[in-house]
Amino acid sequence: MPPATARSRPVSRITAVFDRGVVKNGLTVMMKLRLRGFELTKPLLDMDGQQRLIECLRPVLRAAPLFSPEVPGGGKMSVRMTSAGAYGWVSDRDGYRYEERHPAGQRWPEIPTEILDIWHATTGLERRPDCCLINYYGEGARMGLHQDKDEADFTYPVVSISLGDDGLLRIGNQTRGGKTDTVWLNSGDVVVMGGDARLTYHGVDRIRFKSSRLLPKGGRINLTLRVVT
DNA sequence: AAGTAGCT
DNA sequence: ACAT
Repeated sequence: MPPATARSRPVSRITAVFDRGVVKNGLTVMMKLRLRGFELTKPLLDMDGQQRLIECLRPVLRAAPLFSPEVPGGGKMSVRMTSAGAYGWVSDRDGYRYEERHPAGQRWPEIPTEILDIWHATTGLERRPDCCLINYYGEGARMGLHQDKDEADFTYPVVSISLGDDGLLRIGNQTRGGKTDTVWLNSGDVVVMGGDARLTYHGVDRIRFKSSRLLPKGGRINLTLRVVT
């Protein structure tokens, strides 16, 4: 790997660290940003990498179909989801938790190697994630501000991979309320939520439906990798 | 509330 | 702010 060159400059509340170099398997880091503690790599995945991920997700979605979870208040999420790995994240009227099985009863499929490679390349950790949550945002789907806090050990980061249509990420604070920032996430972007940003509130305000041609039917897929136990 | 409604 |  050629040595990466880096420089920094402040952009409003964003600190941008430009970093070029091959990480793994031909995946190239073009740019790294820091936004309210979130490390954003734009884009980690080139078109071939994005297409490879979509292809490796196909059998996963066949084995573990997307479902629309309910939330404790009785509402229904507009995002459809499923998981891969030893644990999958589920929600129903009783609350949020990790389960070893899909709501239909089968074990979750394995996390594809291509996805694990991105985890290891962006975190540098030997430990594998237990869960790859697969969120599908169709037209009009949103997700309110929340923390990822159903895991046992917050010293492990969360890695989020965007595929398909653009999504507007809102980034808040460690507690509800206060000022927030937004940033558009594009296909191939990877966000690492770690360190002080591990419990930062975040959500997705809206999707630019059919802004990408990666998914012919439109929509955004977000892969969220987490160590659960 | 990882939900929605509604107001500023 | 609401309320399963």
